Amino acid sequence: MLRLYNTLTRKKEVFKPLAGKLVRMYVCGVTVYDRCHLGHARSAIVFDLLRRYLQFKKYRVRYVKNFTDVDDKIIARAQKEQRPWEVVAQTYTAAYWEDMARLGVPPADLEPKATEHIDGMVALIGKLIKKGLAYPVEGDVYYRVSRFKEYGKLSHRKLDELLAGARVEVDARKENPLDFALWKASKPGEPSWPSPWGAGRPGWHIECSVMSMACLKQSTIDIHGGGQDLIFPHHENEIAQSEGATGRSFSRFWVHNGFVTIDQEKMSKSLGNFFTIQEVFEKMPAHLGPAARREILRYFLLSVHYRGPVDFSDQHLAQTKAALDNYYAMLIRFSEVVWEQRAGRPTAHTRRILAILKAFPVEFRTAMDDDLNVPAALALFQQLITSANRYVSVEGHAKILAKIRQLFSHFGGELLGLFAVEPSKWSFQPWSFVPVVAPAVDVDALVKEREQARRDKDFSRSDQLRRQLAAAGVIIEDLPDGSTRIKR
RNA sequence: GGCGGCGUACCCAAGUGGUAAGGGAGCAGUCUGCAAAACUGCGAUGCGGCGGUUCGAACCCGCCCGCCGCCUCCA
Repeated sequence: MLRLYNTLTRKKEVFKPLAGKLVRMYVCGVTVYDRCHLGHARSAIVFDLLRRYLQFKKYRVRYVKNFTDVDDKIIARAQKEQRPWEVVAQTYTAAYWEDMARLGVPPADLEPKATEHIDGMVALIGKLIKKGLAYPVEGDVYYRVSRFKEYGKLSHRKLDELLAGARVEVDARKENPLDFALWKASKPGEPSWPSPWGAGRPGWHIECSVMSMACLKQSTIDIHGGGQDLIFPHHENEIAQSEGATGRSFSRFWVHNGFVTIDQEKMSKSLGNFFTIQEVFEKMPAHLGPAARREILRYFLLSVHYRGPVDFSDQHLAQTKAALDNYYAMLIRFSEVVWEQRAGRPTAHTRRILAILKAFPVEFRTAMDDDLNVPAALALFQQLITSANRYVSVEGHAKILAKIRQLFSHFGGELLGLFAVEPSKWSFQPWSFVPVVAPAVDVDALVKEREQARRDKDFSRSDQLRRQLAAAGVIIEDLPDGSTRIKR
């Protein structure tokens, strides 16, 4: 039974979709005016994980993630770059997909764009006006916040509390400073669509109300997600718009992920303390390939519970890599096991590992069912690595090794998107290792020569060869039987 | 000013009433020509501080200290 924290009730609640096994889920995507940063990466990974876990629980998930492709920031960017706003939107939409591919986040089932749903927005705004929940002023339309008695229920604030600290610009045309724009009259050169209130463009919040109901074909959806910074005003306003218009509950669960921070401060454009996904991939050490970089970043972002802040730093990425080294080192040991299957009663070692393997899925589910406790799940994988290493140092039933691999690929791979690097592509070099551009050495020949030197007890030659290999980025470990393990 | 969150070992991080998961770093041991790996053991009598409730608290309550977030665009 999955329990999810619901921002609306501030409690973990048992998740059950409205309609049988079908889950309707909508997540606020990005405004395409710039490259995505790590905060967007985290959100994308977290909700993709929620989707995967729901599917794992045999739910049929209808996952919608939108693009905001008309917005003040896009217009500003277009003006700055002297390009049409559509081109700016297209450029960063493409960049978004590129970043998601880097992260290993597949597309949602539907990825609607705001500009594809203008008609629906105009219709919804008309409905709100008719109900007295919105009013037009000089080509703009504002939501009449005071008329929606539940305004503030998501962010758990009352209207007067919001007003007290309001830093909103005073606009004499608005009845209440907290009234927000549903429709904005467009100035010349700005994106514009016809409407009963004149040519204009939609406000930010209306698109999500319209697209979630349209794409999910239901006025009440199961899960609505996004970053914590969207709780107010964005999601609060979505509720006001949707519930005001339909009279029905808009979303049953509100799920919000925590921030990525730098020196404990929220990563944000305004502070300028952000790293784009692209930058992070590029600044990782040169000896790591793209798949390893993806895995390190994913593991790092998943190593903290999704609602808490994750503090980004190089040191933390290095620690993450060290944790992943354990997994790939285990695989190397697996590949060295030569063990003849023996008949007879299972030994104590076999029974022990079998018990651990049997318990694993149960423990994994228990962790994930508790509001997606990924850090606890990752601890299980680490424990499994230790158990496997212990087992493999004594025995090595092929079936058991296969079962262990299968647990990693099923739970860690398909669900968490980890443990997916081609083992030979994993670099065991320390984070700070700088690949030498030295002439390529014949590794096999040097290793063979070293093995011979060791047999001849010529240890100074042996150590010299080890240094030579190390300089070429080859780590060698001597095994009990005299052979050599090569790691790169 | 209002509202909310957080503070767990050197670093990262689970745990939210029953006596401190896991990873990194470190130290010691087994093994080893050496080294590494792997395994084993050590490591917070303690969970920001002070009180309180309780048979029992990191987990509940109160006060204090520190950090952060939201109240404006933001994943």
